[in-house]
Amino acid sequence: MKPLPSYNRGLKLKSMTGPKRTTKDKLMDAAEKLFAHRGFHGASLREITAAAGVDLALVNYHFGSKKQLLVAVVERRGQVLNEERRRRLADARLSAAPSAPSTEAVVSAFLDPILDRLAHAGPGWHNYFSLIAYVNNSPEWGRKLMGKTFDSVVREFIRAVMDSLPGSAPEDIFWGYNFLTGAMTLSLAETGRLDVLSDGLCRSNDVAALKARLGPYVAAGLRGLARRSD
Amino acid sequence: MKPLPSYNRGLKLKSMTGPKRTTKDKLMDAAEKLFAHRGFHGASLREITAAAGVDLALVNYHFGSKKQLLVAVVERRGQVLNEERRRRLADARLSAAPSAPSTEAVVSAFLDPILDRLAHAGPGWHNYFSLIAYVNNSPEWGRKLMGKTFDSVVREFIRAVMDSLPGSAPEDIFWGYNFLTGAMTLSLAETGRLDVLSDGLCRSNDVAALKARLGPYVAAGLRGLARRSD
DNA sequence: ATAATATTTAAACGCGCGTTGAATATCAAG
DNA sequence: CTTGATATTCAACGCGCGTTTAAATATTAT
Repeated sequence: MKPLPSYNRGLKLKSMTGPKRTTKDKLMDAAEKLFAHRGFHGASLREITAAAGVDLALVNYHFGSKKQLLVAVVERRGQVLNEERRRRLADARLSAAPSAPSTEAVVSAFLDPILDRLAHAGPGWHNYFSLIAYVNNSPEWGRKLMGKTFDSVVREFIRAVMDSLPGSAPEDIFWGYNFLTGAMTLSLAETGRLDVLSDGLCRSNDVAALKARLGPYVAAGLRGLARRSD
Repeated sequence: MKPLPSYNRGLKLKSMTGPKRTTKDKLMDAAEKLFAHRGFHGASLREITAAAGVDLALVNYHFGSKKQLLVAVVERRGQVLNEERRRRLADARLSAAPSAPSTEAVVSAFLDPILDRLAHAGPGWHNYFSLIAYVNNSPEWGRKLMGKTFDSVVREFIRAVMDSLPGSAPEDIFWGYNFLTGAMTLSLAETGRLDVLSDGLCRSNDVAALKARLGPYVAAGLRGLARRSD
């Protein structure tokens, strides 16, 4: 039996040879978690450095400021996500060639890099996605931070969705993408509200249940929007 | 021509006779705006009371604490929303009797009280919906605050969606509701990201464009989920 | 008009915030 | 071993935070 991809709990971002976590990584890990749970202003550098087990002053030494720490945290795993999303989109294009990949295939290429890590990777990725949920919905950070890290790949995906729904109005697809990220990020936030609402029938952190439903939902929604326009 | 409902920019919550804004209302209005834009921890009582034009100490006098101010702000317009949502759902049931209202009709009864206010009401409601977007996606507040104010009406709507899609699995509808609120709240946050992504073709604050698409999208998504299960 | 109550003011409380700079430690290269 | 660069420690800075207190004022009821 072939082992599942581990998604490397230690991150392996820049060709790590040993399991030595640097101070920068420790800080980013702790910040990831605390920013995600309490927001940028709600998490103090004293909490973050204490959780990381390093000195308070090291944030400003390594990152320059609290704000730049947030930026670094968002970009660190964002680049990993971007690479895999590009790769999966290319794969989907190869599989479907010479025609364009289906809406479902494009949506999967976009969502699966997240959902698979939610399911199999360590708590670092979990916290990261929670943080993305916070940032994406924040008027203070949403446009600038998400844009800087994700826009170029997102534009590729939006174009691929358009290609998968010939005749659809571009406005409909843009709005559809917005709804897609909204549905996704609320699920990533794992607020526990779903658990209460369903009296325990559903659980916010049930990744398998999420994965089985989010793709079909947003694909059906996009098709519904496209149908409306032609 | 019949005048559109004004949604009473002044709020009319407790049978206001004159246009006198009380200190409590001034504080809630200012807090609504600042909590929405910068989050709970990012907005200080000094900013809020300055924006309201009242003394710093009045927050603790009238509300007891900063946290209880947030609770009061969420509940104030939440109760207005709940009442209208209940009314519209009852109307939809009357119109469709003796059968159950369609998924689209149920979704409209849920969304229109928000979308119509976004379109026609003053900036207070605008700020409120931004705040709801923040609260709903926050692990810190999402479950407790949203639950307290909205759960009972939300349960009614989820049941109505189930009735509109006979044979569907309850889990699918609960998840579908979660996706629905995610799509909705990201749109309410108005981060401006859509504007950038679409190079100005779409605008986050174009309520007409949102209203034309959100309902069809989530209804199609829900139908897609329900189809999956039977 | 007066007493009782409700609201507003002004000042201060202790505390934790993000950031800084100087002293110290670590460690690879000459 | 010495040197220089990089990394970490420690103590402190000024500032703004949420909250409290007591006195002053406005409002209401008798």
